[in-house]
Amino acid sequence: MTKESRGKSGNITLKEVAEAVGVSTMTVSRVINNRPNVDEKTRKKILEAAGKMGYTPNHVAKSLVSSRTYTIGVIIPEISHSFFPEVVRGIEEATNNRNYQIFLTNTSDSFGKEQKAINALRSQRVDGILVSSSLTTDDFSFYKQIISSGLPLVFFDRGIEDIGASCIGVNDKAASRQITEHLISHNYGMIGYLSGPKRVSIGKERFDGYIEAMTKNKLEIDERLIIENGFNEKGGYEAMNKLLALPKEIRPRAVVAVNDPVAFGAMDAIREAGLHIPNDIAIAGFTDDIRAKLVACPLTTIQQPAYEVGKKAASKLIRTIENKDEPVENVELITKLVIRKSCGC
Amino acid sequence: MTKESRGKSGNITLKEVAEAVGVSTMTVSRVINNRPNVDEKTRKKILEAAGKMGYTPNHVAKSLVSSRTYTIGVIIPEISHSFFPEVVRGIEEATNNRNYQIFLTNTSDSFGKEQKAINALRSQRVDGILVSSSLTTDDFSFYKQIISSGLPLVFFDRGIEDIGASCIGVNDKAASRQITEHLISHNYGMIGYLSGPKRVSIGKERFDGYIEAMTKNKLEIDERLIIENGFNEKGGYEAMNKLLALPKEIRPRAVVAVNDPVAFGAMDAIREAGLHIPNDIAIAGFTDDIRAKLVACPLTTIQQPAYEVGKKAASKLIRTIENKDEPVENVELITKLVIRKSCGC
DNA sequence: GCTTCGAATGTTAGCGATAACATATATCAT
DNA sequence: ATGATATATGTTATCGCTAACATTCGAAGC
Repeated sequence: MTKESRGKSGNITLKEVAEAVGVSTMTVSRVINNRPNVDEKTRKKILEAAGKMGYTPNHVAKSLVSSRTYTIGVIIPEISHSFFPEVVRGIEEATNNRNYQIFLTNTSDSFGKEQKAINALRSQRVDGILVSSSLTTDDFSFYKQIISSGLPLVFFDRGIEDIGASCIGVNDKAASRQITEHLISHNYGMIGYLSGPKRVSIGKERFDGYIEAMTKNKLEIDERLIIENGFNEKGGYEAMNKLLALPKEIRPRAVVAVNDPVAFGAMDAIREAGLHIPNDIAIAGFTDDIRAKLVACPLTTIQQPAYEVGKKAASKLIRTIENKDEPVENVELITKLVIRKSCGC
Repeated sequence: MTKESRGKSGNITLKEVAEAVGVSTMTVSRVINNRPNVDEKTRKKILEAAGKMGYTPNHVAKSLVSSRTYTIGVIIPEISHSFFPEVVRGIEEATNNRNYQIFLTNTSDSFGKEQKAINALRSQRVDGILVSSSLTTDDFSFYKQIISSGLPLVFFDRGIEDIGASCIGVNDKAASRQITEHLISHNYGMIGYLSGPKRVSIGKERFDGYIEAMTKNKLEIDERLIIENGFNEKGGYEAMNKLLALPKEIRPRAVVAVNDPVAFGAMDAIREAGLHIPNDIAIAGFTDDIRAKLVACPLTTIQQPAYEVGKKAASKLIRTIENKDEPVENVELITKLVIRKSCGC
C-alpha cells in the first residue's frame, strides 16, 4: 500500500485494499457490500486482503453518500430511575436487530439540555429520535419545528400528544383512575394527589385519572389536596410536607403519587412526621420501581411494561424512518395494579 | 435557493446558505465556525440567513474531513444493574462538557454482542471506546488488536489489565479483603465465597481480596466453599444452593458475594432453604445496590463511587483521545464499607 | 501615483464511499 | 464466424464540508 493513499485517520480505506489487490475501488466496494457480479476468485482475494489489512468500512463516508446514518438518538430524562434502564433495554432489543446504533443522552430533567442534545443529534444526522421529554412549559414550538422538518420522532412515556408525532406509553389515565379507586374503596374519604407537571403527557393523564376516579365516586375535588412538584423523590418529599402542614380536618388520610419516586419521597416525609403507613396515611404510587416491593411498607403501585415501551417505541420509530407512510399513532400499553401494603390492604 | 443545490436529505446545506446570501461556501463555513477575517456585515447577513433557513451543520461531512467524530462508544454489560446507570450519568457529565456524544450499547453480558458492538462502533469511527467487558475467556486478542490499532480505549469496572489500556475501577481487592475480614471478625469460622468469573478484573481482584483475608487470618482455603457462577441474581441463587447442598459439617456460616445482585440471589436461596439471615447464615455483598438497604435483612456491602467511576473513565478517555502522550494508567477509586444487618452486626 | 500589505473572499482538491454510467471480456445462439 | 447477451470491472461525479492556496480590494506608506 502506498503511503499517499493511506487514510488520514490511520484506518485502512477501500482504496488501499483496492491497490493491494490490484482492482478498482468499486470492485472492492461491491465485495464488501455483498453485491453480485464479481468473479468468485476476485471476491476471495479481496476478502482475504481486507481481512489481513484489518479493513473496517468507514460508516461516516457511507452516511454522507446515502444520507442515512443508521443511528437513533435517545433522550432520557433520568437514567437513574429504574424505569428508564429497562426502557433502554427494550430499545436496544429493537435496534440491535435492525443494525441501528443509539446515541443516548440523559437530560437530568433539564429542558435546556434536552434542546441542546437534540440539536447535537440533528447535526449528527441521526435517522430519528426517541424522546421522553422534560418539557415543562406550554411551548411546544421546539418539537413542532423538529417534526415539521421531517425528522422522524417518537415520544415514549413522557410525550406531547397531538403535535404530529407518535407517542408510546401506557394507559396512564385508566391506571391512575384504577389505583385511585382502589384507595377510595378503603373508605379513607378525601384522597390527596401528588402531581407531576401537567404539561407532560403522563402528568396530565394520571392527574385526569385521579380526577375521574374522584368525580365518579362523588368525592369533591379539593385544590388544596393537589400538589404539583416534579417527578422525583425530592419533589415528593416536599409536596407531602405541604399536605402534612394542612390543618388536621382537611389533611387527607390517603394520597396517590404520580410515580414511585415521588411516593418514596412522600413516605420519607410521612415517617419523619412520626406517622405510620398505612395506618395514619395510606399511599399508592405508579411505576413499580425496583424498590417498591422492598421498602418498609411495600408500595401499592402500577406495574408498567418498561421493556415493552422501549421496544415498541424503537420499532415504531424505525418503521417511521423506513416507511414514509407509517401513520402517526398513540399506543397505550396495558399496566397492572400491584397491591401491596401501603394502601392498607 | 435553487432546486439543484437542495441537499439530498432535505437538510439545508452550506452551499444553499451561500447562494441565498450571495457568497462562497467558504465564507459561510468561516462564519459558522467562528473563524476570523470575515466582514462584520457579511457575518451578520450569513447568520441571519442560516437561522432563517434552519441550517444545521452536517456533522457527518465534517467528520469525514476531519477524521474526528466527537463520539464515544460505551459498552455496558447490564444496564439494569443499578451500578451502571450511575456510571452512565458520570460519563455524560464528562462528555457533555466537551461536546462528545455517546453511543450506548448494552451487551446483556454476551461477549458476542460486545464484539459485534465494538466492530459497529469502529465503523462509526468513534473517537474512543469505554468498555466494561463481559469477556469470560482467556482470549484477550480481540482487545489487544483494537488497542494496537490505535483506537483509544479505556476500561471501567470490569477491565482487562496490562494489555495497554487504562482501567478505571475501585480498590476491589482491598475492599473485598476488608469486607471478608469484617465477616471473619464475627467468628463464623470458615467463610464461603460466591465468585464471579476470574478472567474479568473485578472477578479476580475481589477473589484475591477474599483469599488474602482468609490467609492473613489463618483460615484455610476450602475449594468446595468457592463457587464461581456469574454476576447476576440467578448466578447467586444457583451458587448459594450449591453451598447449601454441602454436608452440614463443612457448610459455611457466612458467605461473601462478589456483588450485590449475587448476594440477593443467594439470600433468596437461603430463605427458601428455611434458614435465617444472619442467624443461620451471614452474608455480605459488593456494590451498594439501590436495594441493599431495603431488603428484608439489609445487606452489609461495599459502596462504590459509580458516578465518579464513569466521570473519571470518560475524562481519561477524552484525554487519551486528545493527547497522544496521555499515559496508560490503572486508577483505583476508594470504596466504603457499609455495615448493615446481614453480616450479623 | 504606485507599491505593499493585510483583510476579505474565492477556488480547488480531497476526505471515503457509492450510484450511474461506460467499457471490457466471456458466452452463446445462429 | 458474428453479433447479441450477460458478466466482470472500471471511470466519473457527487455527498457536505474544510484545508490550503489564490485572488481581490482598499488603505497605508513613500
